[in-house]
Amino acid sequence: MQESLKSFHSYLTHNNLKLTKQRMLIFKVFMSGQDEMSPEDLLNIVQDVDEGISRSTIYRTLKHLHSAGIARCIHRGDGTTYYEPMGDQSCRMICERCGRTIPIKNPYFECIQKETARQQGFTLFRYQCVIHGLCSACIEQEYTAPPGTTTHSKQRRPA
Amino acid sequence: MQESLKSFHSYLTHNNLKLTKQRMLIFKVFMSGQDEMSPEDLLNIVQDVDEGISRSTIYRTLKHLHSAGIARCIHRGDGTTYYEPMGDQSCRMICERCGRTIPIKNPYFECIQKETARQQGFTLFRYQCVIHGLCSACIEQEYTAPPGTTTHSKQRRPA
DNA sequence: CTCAGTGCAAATGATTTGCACCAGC
DNA sequence: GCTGGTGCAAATCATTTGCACTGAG
Repeated sequence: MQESLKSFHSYLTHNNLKLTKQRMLIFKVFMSGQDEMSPEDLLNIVQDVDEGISRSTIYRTLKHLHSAGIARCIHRGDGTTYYEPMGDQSCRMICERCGRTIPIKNPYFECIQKETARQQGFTLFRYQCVIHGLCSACIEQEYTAPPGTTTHSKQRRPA
Repeated sequence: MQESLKSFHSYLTHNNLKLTKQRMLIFKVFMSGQDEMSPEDLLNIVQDVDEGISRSTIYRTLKHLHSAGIARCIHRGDGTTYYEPMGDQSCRMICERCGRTIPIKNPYFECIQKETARQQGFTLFRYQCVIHGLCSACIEQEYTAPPGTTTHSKQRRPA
């Protein structure tokens, strides 16, 4: 958190941006979140503290957090976007149908990613690896019903 | 193509769906495309053949192609969605900033993915692996200018 | 004191949907 | 002929933007 705050501050300074109380609050709330969250989620929590903060400011600030390398951003298949603090698990599997997320722990995976990136001349300053597939529950249903027809599909954030 | 057509037909049959001339045309155009394409791209090509086909039908059909396991779908960071036929390279790196795409060829990579998926109880019927990062060109600019300020950023489909 | 930041409301752009007519099986 | 398919226009939903005012450096 201290480290990230430093990055944020440095980013702002280098880009002629100001550290407003809104940005500070959003930063703090974002960093203390355990899970990935949508701009809307973040807005709700932030507004519990300061009623006046607008959705636009959330969006604008999230972009800065992302540019500063503090936030990772996750585009779900259903058009929603989630953000989470950088640092922890950066690889995951996502079921294309139900949205279930499973973090990947295989240590070889990371090494190979980095090495592959290097080989391709792709400097991996920060990264995120996502394997899109179908989870077992969804596979069972794949040829049983068209998408959107089942209770299992379309759920966004399974518990 | 023959194989895919069979899958498509089987999918339709199993789901009580009909093989209309619109679906057939969209299927053919989609399968003969070399590159990934957006619904809009597809619409344009399809309309060169049949003026009357609507955007809605393109979207509806693409969903079916995806459900049938024929189309892979790629969500870009800028909110656009692209589709491409399944089969060829399934791993790639994408620059989060400029959208540049680099296919990954490392053979170990695929093996590890499959194995990891298996270990996590994630049956990988079909998959797609994406590493999001920053390409070297964008890294140079990362602390030089905020996002959206440079000519390099925001480009969607670099040549 | 100046330039960037903010809230608000309106704009945008991708995707979806309701509906009345049309066409596979 | 019944059921699902289609085009169209209107609706949605996430995200962005123009603008006049406010506040950080």
